[in-house]
Amino acid sequence: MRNLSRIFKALSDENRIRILKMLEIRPLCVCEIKEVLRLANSTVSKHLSILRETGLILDEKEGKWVNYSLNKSTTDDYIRKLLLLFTLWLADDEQVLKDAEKVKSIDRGTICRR
Amino acid sequence: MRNLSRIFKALSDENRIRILKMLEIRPLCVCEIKEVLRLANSTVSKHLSILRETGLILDEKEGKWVNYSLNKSTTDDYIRKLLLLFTLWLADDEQVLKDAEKVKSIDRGTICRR
DNA sequence: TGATCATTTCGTCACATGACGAATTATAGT
DNA sequence: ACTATAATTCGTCATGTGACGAAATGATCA
Repeated sequence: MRNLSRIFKALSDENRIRILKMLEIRPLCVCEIKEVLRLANSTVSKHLSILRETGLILDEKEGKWVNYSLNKSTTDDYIRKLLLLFTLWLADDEQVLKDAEKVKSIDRGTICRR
Repeated sequence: MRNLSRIFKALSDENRIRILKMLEIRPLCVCEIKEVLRLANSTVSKHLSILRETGLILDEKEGKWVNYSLNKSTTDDYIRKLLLLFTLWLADDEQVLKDAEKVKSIDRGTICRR
């Protein structure tokens, strides 16, 4: 139960929901997400660590970047079902659509050196 | 999105999860729930109002009691799917099983006059 | 009309959460 | 080795949350 409530708590923040919807498109690094959400670096990093500790996403180092991706292959039944529902939900949400546009137009190489 | 995050926030508290699992057995009033959770009256009432405002449960007056029940007939797709998942989840959770035992042994008439 | 009981509302408190900037760590490239 | 960049960690702050008891509300019953 503790586990399940932690998952719901992770999902209860709008910025974290936006992150998960963005990761449905493709893996992203902190500075790409920061660019879309318009939050401080440290804030985005914190959100990602919460999602990672909950088991919803995975992180993988790639040079100086860290790629975050949805943990679709998890063995946790709660998480697998919820990630599945998530792909069906919010598909026509205005904010989610805007975020998706941005994600598709972003180039990591140019965005991150500022 | 705001709506969905509110639902997840409602589900992110262990006491509220326990309440929902108890309501799967049968409708309950505040003092019955209080007896199982061992929380103050006002705290239980607050939890129930959060679940009600989110649309997860219904309240119906019956004399001096208020019966709370799962809102299974909701038109909200998020809530219907999540309530369905809930019935499948936590079925063998230790705490949930204990709570279920208590709920079944409780008689409103005797419990509530203390 | 009182008295009693179930519930809600209010005020308060300790603690959690989400935000930020600054400092730190780690990698890449010169 | 030095610099630049990506990310994390740390300290701080304002606000939100969950708990309680006391007071208010509403219904039943003597």
